[in-house]
Amino acid sequence: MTRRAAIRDAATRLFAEHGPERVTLKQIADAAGVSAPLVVHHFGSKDGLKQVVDDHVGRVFDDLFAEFSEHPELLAAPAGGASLAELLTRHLPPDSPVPAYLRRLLLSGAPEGYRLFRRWYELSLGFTVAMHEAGVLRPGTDPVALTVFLMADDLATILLRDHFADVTGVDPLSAEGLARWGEQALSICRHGFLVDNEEGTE
Amino acid sequence: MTRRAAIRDAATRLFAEHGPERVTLKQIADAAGVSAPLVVHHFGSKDGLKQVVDDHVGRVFDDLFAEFSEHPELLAAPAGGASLAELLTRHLPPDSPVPAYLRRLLLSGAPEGYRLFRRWYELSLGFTVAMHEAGVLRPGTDPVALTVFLMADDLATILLRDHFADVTGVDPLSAEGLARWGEQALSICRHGFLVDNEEGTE
DNA sequence: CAGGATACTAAATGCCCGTTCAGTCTTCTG
DNA sequence: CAGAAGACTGAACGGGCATTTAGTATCCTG
Repeated sequence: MTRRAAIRDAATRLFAEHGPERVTLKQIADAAGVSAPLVVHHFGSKDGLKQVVDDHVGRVFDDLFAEFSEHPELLAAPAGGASLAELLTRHLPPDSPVPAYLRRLLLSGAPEGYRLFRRWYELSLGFTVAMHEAGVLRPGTDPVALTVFLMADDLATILLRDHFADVTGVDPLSAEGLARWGEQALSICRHGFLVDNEEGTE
Repeated sequence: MTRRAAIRDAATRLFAEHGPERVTLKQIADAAGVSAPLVVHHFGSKDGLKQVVDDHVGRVFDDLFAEFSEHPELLAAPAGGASLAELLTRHLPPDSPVPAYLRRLLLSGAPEGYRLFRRWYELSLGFTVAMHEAGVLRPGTDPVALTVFLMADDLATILLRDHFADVTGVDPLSAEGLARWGEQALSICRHGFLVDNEEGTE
């Protein structure tokens, strides 16, 4: 691996973990085994590096989305709804900094974050619309509203993973969590969770 | 309002908007109409100020949760599920920095963020369990899994509000968004969204 | 009203950190 | 193999920022 790539990767991990503001060029350089000025030499400035990392992470998702567009069966897996979060977790090594970086990207207001979210949305919407046209959805379902609903749930699992793990004792993206979660989610997708109080009166 | 409180409020707004790392004491002081050293005089250090703001925002939520615990009917509103996000939005002035601050609190890994999440979870779980015991939930529903499901959706609406607004053109926490959203959500709570393919075979 | 505490400020301090400089080493290219 | 271009480093620089200092005004309290 080229030194340039080593710097980029070290920065990705450190940015994801502590946020770019808290990370110094020296820390990045040390983690990559180089000197601080070399970082500037390769990326122009700290800001330049940040942008390169943003783009790079964006590209990881592009690849994931592209792969999924070509092989939608990857997803049709356990749960009824489209869980890109699950797919992402399976796709990346367990210690990947990408999920944590995604958090920052979505919540920092960075342009790459908005681009990424939009692509995610369009992919999800396409999937929902396809289900709609295939007649798998209950009549009267609004595909846009449903997409928002499903995406919110999906992304929250990534964004709040640590909190859910802390509170329930189960990492929602571990095998155990996915099982327990997926079963319930599928049931909700099919029937909802409320007793249908109109059944008796109709 | 005491100057101390003015500083605290200015800091809350600026921290929420740009993140504590990007905000200087001078900016806070200017926004509050005081000098920078006065901030140190009242809060010891920038870090001290950050902690006070964390606690203060935490207390806002404590109050909200307490009020809700005493008057659960506040919530039983439109949607079937418990939308604390909606309640929060109604409760705060439209330009309140609290929702944006909540984002940072939950995603920065700050201890106050974990405390806050836990209280939110316990409140939600209590509500779900109550529904369970009242027999409103479909048999076989796991209250914990359901709580996780509902909270994820609820919190994502706050955390990703800007992104959803950007992509759909509708702020999900505006009156229009809540209407469109709530209707769909209620339907999902009742029946799910998938055509029940077991109906025909059973 | 004395005088101590507290609120407050302008100016000074010192550190951290991104960046630049000057120079060496390595690697291509003709 | 010459010699130019790029990779790379240690040392210096300079700006920004939190914090300290020293001193003034304001407010309590007896």
